[in-house]
Amino acid sequence: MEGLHPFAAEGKRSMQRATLREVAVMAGVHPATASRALNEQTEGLVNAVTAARIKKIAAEMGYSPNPIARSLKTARSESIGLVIPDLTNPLFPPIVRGVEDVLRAVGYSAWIVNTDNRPDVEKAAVQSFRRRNVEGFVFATAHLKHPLLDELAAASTPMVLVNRRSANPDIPSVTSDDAAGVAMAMQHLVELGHTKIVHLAGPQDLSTGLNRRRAFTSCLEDLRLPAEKERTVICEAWSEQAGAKAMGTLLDSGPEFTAVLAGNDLLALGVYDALSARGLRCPDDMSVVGFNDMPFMDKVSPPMTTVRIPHYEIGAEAARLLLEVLNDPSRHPRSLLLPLTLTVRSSTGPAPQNPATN
Amino acid sequence: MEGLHPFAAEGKRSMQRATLREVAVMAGVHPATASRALNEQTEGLVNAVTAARIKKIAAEMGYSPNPIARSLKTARSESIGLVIPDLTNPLFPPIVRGVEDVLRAVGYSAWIVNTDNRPDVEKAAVQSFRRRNVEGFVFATAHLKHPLLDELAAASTPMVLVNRRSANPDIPSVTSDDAAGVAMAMQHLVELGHTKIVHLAGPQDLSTGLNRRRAFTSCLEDLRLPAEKERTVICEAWSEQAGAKAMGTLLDSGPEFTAVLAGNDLLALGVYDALSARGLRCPDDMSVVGFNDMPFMDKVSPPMTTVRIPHYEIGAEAARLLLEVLNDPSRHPRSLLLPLTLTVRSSTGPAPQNPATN
DNA sequence: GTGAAAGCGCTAACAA
DNA sequence: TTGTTAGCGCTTTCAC
Repeated sequence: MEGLHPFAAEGKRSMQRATLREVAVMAGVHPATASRALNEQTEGLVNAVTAARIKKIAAEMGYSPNPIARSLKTARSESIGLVIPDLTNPLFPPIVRGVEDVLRAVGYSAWIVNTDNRPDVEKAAVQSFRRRNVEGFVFATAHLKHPLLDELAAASTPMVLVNRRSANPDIPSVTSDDAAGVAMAMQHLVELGHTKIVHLAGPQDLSTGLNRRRAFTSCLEDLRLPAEKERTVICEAWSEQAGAKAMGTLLDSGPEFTAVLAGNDLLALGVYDALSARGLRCPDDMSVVGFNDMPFMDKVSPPMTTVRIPHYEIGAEAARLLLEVLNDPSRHPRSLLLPLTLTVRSSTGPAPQNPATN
Repeated sequence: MEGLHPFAAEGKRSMQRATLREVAVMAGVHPATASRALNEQTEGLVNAVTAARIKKIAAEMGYSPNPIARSLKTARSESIGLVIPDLTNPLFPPIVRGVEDVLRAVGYSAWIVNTDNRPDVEKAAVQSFRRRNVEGFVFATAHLKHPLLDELAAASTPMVLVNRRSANPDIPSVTSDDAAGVAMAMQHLVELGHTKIVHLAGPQDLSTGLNRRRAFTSCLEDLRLPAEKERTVICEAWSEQAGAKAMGTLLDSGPEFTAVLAGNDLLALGVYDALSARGLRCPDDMSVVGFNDMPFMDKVSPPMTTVRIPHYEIGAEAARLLLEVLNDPSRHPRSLLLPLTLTVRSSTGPAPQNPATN
């Protein structure tokens, strides 16, 4: 704390921002009256002519209310906390933009924090946000079991989850329809003649990992495809390395298969690595489908067939939902399941007659 | 504002956070004494035994100071503003993490804003940050001429630019050594036998676009390569589309050439597009070098040879520089030029004997 | 319709 | 070494 003198040059009176009291003095009214005139909600309480005069003077003086002082008094902030696990994952920045755009339109802003997937960082960030009177939260970090979120929910903290859901049904969320996405991908593979399909599942403590795996299993049944247990491998993380490792396991000791449905694009990239490490070609020897359609998935080699989720819209809808709750706390929060589409590129092709796997 | 009741359930006394006054009462001292005991800088002013007692009680009560109240009083915030042009550009998230990590270690935090490259959004964000008493800024949005930055610099606002510099020499920055990077790339191409090289330059109102273009021109001279003016095309934006368009122009009406140095990776991706649109192969017909080594550039087809800049370190160093200035405002701010490396992948190869260009 | 007064929670000058 | 006092800038009862 010592020795910090930010904006020292602004100590000069000339640079100082006008204060409410100064506006009031100029207008010849009491600060309270000026406050009322300058606030939409209370403007009606003050004589229209006086209000107009006050507003004119305030504008001339370049007055704008001090948000710190206001926040101290009102315990509000016109801000929400946006908690992201990893900003370097290209999935999240478009979500952030969706949130920001919607909030900005109503004068709110988002305070973003990157937790690096660390619960301790998340907890500290949430604490810090609360001390700063954020009015609600958007979490992209949800685990199915997530004590911190349960705690906040129990305290009726306004919040919305994005991308991932919690097992706690009281917490509203905006996610894509994972089951539908898996079904589309499977349908596509079956139409290409694939019957021997495997799934690289993501971590099962996340709704995305769990739901996609369950949907895969259901699809196998619905489509009457071979469905032994070994058709699914659960990856340790949503990472390329984990995907490569899991794919290696399947190639070594899994069943015969001609297509892979990866739990997300990063895992699918790992599949690419495992394939080229063994001299297998995609899609000739093996078809691969990803999930998310992250930026640049059209540029990788081969361009990846993947389930496209509406990143930006997820963020935007989450912000809208949150604003609804803030405007009417009695409102029962809804969860939204957004539709997704299959983007077909060249990582999927006709099933080979002679599978490269044993 | 109306109707917002955040954390309504926390109105309950039991959930309320302890206040300084409450701690003071429990400890049987005046709030001012408690304040002194609880602040590192002033702890020495208070009797060691009393101080210990106060701290113990504060801990038991779970006391933590209200940052809003503190900020209102002190006009500080332990926060800085971090201004990013576009978070969906993979170049920036690692920089953000560098900044955050360094700040977090000293108890500071960064308030991130995405300007979408819009000066109005940037201006509003800066205003908003200042009203919230940020102690300084990190800007990733700098233009060579940038009135807003000049204004802040004139007011001695602590700030550091990242990735891009300003023409204003008073503003410290942390950037990579663009000229050195260009030289490395050119050296590499020449070693592969290329002599006919062109440059896709970025916007010339940005230091990155300008410096890389100038370095390219110097390299042509130094290496005694053909150096007509048409060897450089200036792109309208750092985007794939702009790169494709510029490359099209060169292929249609430019000089004979066998290699392209792109101003950044996005432009280089546009070059890929233009090449495949004309049935040209990379690197057989044309070598391509990018700049930045954004995430996934090892995954595109062909994997891209590109100049790697130390994204994370740029952010981290910027935060360190800013903290230095905050701790000692009299300190003359330095600018840092970080070294970079060439990452050779398969988008560059031996110069073809018969150039595909006219 | 307007003013007076109080106070959000904290820190800093001054006194004792 | 500690307490007193004042105030950061704003909003919000309560009077009038």
